[in-house]
Amino acid sequence: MDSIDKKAAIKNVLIRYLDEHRHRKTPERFVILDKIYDIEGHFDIEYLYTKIREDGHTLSRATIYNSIEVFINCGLVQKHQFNTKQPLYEKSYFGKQHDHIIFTDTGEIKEFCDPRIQQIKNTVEDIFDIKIENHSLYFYGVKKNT
Amino acid sequence: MDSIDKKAAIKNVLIRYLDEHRHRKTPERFVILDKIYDIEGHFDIEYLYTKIREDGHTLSRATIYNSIEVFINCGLVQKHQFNTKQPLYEKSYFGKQHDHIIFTDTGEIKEFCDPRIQQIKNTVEDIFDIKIENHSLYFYGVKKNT
DNA sequence: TTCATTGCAAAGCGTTTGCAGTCAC
DNA sequence: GTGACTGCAAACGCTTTGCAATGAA
Repeated sequence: MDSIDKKAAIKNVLIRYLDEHRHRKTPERFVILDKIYDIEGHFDIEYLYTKIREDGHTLSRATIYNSIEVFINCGLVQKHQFNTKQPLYEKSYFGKQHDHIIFTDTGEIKEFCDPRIQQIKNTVEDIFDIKIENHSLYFYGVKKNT
Repeated sequence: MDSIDKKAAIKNVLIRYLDEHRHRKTPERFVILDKIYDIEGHFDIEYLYTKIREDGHTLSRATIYNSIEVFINCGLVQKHQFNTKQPLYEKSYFGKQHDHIIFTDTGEIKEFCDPRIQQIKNTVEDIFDIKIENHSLYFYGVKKNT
């Protein structure tokens, strides 16, 4: 699946969600989602806003805040609270599920995957009789100076 | 070990940390730490501030912000960013290590322990050649309506 | 037509900062 | 004595809100 197919598929996820929830399919929402899916890695609202304005679109920060809330609710975007003061976001569709390591000295962030987190999730779901929709796992540490 | 012993032990952890880092042992720091260890569960700065003032101590919010930073650095307090807008804190000594489940509909928070998180931690430490000092794992979900 | 959504600017509010005064060492 | 720490209030900055205008359905 190439980049254009992916964009189309993502757009469809949004359309389906908006339809189901009787929300309007405004052009702003599609522009914002499109730009988010151009960004690799983590970003903050200001970066996204600047990027959209640079591309000649005029829309307000308020709309970005609104829209990103929608995207989080339909699973297209994830919000992270690392140890920065404001939250960072990242697209979360078609990407491999991953967790984060935060280096407490440099602020650098790395990603990793471990299947055992799924097993823990399953256990917790059984024990508490709940449905887990999402998780976040952060390790905080420093590089060994070997 | 009874409650008084625990308080004394915690105080010693702080004293050792302050000595090692050439920080001053101000009365405010001890008052704040003491109050934190009276609180069961999660709390925010405002709650802590009110509690301390109610007990007749006069100290400022700024000092609480400062002190809590110190406590986090010496492992006596943990800071959580759930899906509330401001962070919540909790004491983290003598307490069993635990992770959190956040109910996205009600906002309720539950705690659980799973030893496999330790195993993941060990693996990640080996693979990345790092020392992990801390972690946080949050599951977001809803109760099954059975 | 209707009302959800947008845009702008103002307001909100938890946190940080500046600085004078204090006190741990 | 001295400089780290405190207290107060002002400043900060990200986010939310109010409200009139817009446009999706």
